[in-house]
Amino acid sequence: MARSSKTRFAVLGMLTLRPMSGYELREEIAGSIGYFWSESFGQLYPTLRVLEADGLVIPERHAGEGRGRTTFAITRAGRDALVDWLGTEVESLTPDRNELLLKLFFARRLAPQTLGAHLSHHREALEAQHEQYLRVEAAVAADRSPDQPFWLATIRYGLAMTEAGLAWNRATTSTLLPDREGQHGSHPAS
Amino acid sequence: MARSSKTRFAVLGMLTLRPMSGYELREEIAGSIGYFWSESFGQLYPTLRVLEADGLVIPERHAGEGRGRTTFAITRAGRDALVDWLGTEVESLTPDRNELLLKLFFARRLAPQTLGAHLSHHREALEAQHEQYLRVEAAVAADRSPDQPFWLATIRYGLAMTEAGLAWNRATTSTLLPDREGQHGSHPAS
DNA sequence: TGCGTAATATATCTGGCAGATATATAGTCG
DNA sequence: CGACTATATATCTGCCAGATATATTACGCA
Repeated sequence: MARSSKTRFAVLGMLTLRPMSGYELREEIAGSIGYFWSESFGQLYPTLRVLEADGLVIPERHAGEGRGRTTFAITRAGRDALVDWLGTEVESLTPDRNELLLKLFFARRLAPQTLGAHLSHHREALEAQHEQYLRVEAAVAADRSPDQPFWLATIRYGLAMTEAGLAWNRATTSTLLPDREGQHGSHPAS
Repeated sequence: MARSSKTRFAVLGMLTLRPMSGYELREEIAGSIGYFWSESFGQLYPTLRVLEADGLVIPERHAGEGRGRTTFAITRAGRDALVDWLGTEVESLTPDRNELLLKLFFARRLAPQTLGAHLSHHREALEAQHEQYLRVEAAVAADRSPDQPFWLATIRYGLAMTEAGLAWNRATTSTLLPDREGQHGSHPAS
């Protein structure tokens, strides 16, 4: 058995919030758990069909209102399957592939300004992410719900990782690049 | 065009160190860049054939010594292709899927001791990783080579991330779990 | 001497998954 | 009323991990 699909459970989890169409699922996932989980249409639609066949979701056809669409509601069996999976041990702390580190590992062959561009690009991406996470944190903190402490914990993971990444980026930049002008990206640091 | 294969460049990069067989490549990758990159046989052997067809590596057949094996050496064109790729912008800071966070996001439905087990498991895995990274850092720091500063930078990324993960784990555990005995894993903390 | 086991070595198959692409309709703004 | 954007569903390609299959060599141990 290869690694089993987790798309099923991401979908079931999102459908505990409310019934959604495939398109809405994609939007909601990107807008809530998007910073640590992603799903593509190529996975969502086939998965919805399988979940339907397994009786874990039921389709609800909406014809009258506007254009036709089909939302899916989670069933009792679907909730049970979700809770079962939530209790199973987290698989594989498989180290994720990191292209920046792969390039850095062989960077002796690289011109210093190119290395500087890679690091600047990384820093800018992390800074943008960090600002976004701060906004999400404020939004979650404002809205009191039974899920709130858990949602805060996940967003704080994102904050912790981006902050650590930025600190590493600063240390690495000053270690690997000789001090000089013009090593920064589009907007200068501090 | 979908995302392009980076296996090619991981292989070319490793072959700049010395000629290797498919099996050796797998071992060397796991033992050096394994904490941020992985390759499977299912990728390596087809990739080696493609690289050979493209003239980026040349096979060298070893018949006499022990059992037969084929090592691959990087060519001049292979080195050029590697350097070209090293200079291209790093693709996609795509947020990696994190199963622990997905479970945590829906953890309101989870018994506290199960949540505690997930967090303990995570902490133990990170602690083991951190110790291993410290050993790698010491080994790299001891051996002076032109690659050393770059290899140190990558291993320090691993250290920074595991340390941040451990700090988050501690904060999250004390926030989400009511204080009581028996919430720890096999060996107690401090 | 022989047996089991681990390491070396090569190869293939299944299934998960991202990203691209195709297609169509509904609402909005000018 | 035309352009553009959002909603909505679906499929295809290709990358990739993990599992599995199959030999051969080396080594420890009895």
